[in-house]
Amino acid sequence: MATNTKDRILDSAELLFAQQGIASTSLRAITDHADVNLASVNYHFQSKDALVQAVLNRRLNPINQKRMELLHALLHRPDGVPPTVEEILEAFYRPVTEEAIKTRREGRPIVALIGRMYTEPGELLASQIRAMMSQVAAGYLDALSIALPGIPPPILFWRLQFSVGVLAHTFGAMHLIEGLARGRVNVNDSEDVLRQMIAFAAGGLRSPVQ
Amino acid sequence: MATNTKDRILDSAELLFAQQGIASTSLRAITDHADVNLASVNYHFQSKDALVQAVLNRRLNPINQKRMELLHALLHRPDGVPPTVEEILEAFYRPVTEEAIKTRREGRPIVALIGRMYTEPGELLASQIRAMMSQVAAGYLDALSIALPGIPPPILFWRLQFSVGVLAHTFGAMHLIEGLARGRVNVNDSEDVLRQMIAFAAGGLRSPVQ
DNA sequence: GTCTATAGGGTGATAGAC
DNA sequence: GTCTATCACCCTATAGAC
Repeated sequence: MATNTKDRILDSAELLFAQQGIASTSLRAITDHADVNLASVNYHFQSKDALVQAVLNRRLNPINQKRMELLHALLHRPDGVPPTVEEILEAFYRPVTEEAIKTRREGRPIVALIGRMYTEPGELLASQIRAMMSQVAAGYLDALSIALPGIPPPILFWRLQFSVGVLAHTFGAMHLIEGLARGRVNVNDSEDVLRQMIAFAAGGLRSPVQ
Repeated sequence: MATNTKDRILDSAELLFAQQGIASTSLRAITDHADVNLASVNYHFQSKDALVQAVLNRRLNPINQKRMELLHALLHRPDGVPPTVEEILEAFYRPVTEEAIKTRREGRPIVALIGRMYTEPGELLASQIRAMMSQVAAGYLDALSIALPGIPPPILFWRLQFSVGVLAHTFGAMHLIEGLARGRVNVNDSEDVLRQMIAFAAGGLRSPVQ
C-alpha cells in the first residue's frame, strides 16, 4: 500500500470502482478502505467526479502513451517494412493486457474498470473517454488503412470499433466469461487471451467486403 | 404510456436505467417519472433488486426466445442444408438489433441497457445474466461447431464470446462511437450496423488457427 | 495537511389508514 | 391496490479547530 494519503485514496478508489462500479462506491467506502479521513478526499481532489477522472487518467494515460509508442515504432522501422494487421492489433491490445497481468499479480483486479469505462453512463465520463481515445483511435485507423488498403474507410472505422469491443468485453465481462467457460478455457492465461483476441480481430478486419 | 401501475413502473425503470445506469437511478426517480406512488414499487415488486430483474426479463426473454427459434429453424431446414456462419450470426444479432430499432422509434433508447448488462457490476445481476445466457450460448456454440468443424472447441468458445463483445460494445457504447465517427458512418442505419457486425464476426470466427 | 462535526439532502423499505 | 408518513440509515461536501 502507498504511504501518502493521495495515492492511498487513488488505490482504494480504483479497486472499489472495479469491484462495485463507480456509482455504487461511496467516498466513505473509499476512505474506510484506504484508512484515511473522509475529508481528505475533498482536500486532495475537489469532488467525487474529479477523483474518478484522476483514477482513470493515472491508469489510462500510460497505456495510451505506450500504444502510441508501439504504433510509432511499427510505422518507422529501419527496414521500412509496413506493419501487418496482427502487429497493429498487438500494439493496441498488449499494453492493456500487460497492465491486467501486472495488477492481478498485485491482487488488484482493476481490468474490469478499464473494460467497463466505455459503457459506464455519465456525460462527464463519456467526454473524458472521448478526449483520451480520439487521438489513439485516429492513429490506429491511419495505420490500419495502410495495412488494409482494400477496405473502404467507413467500414474500417466500424471494424476498429468492433476490435475495441472485443477488448472491452473480454476484460469487462471476464467474470461472466469465466462462469460460462466451465473450465474449457483458462481466462488467466493472458498471453493466450491476447493471441485469441488478435487472431479474431485480424480475421474480422480482413473479412471480405461484399 | 401504459395504463396500469406495474407496467408504468417497468417502462420508467427501463428508460432511466438505460440513461443513467442502474445504481444511480433511485426508486423515487422511477416513481416520479412514472407518476405513481413510491410505495407501489414495493407492493408490485418486493425490492429494487427484484425490479431490476423484472425489467431485464421482460426485454431479454423474448429476444432470447426469438434467437432460439431462429437457430432451430436454421438447423432443421426442409432441404437439410447446414447453416452458414453468417446465418448463425444473423440469428444471434438480429433479434437485439430489431428491438433496438423498435424501441428507438418509440423514443425509448434502451439498447444501451442491453449492451451494458454484461459488464454492470453486482453478483445478483451476473448470476441472472449467466442463467439467461448459458442455454443460448450453448446452442450457438453447437451450431458454430457444425459450421466451423476445423476450429478447436476452446478457440470457438473464445470466438463466440468475442462475437458477443462486438454486439455488446456496439450497443453499449453507441453514443461514444457516434462521437468518434464525426459523420463518417450513420449509427442509426441499423441494417447497415447489422451487416457490418456480421461481416466482422464471421471473419473473426473463420480466422486461421495458427 | 489532517482532523471532528455537521449541514443538507437523498436512500430503500415499511406500517397502517383508506 | 393505493396512499401518507416515517424509520433508520447513507450520501457528498464543507466549515473550522488543531
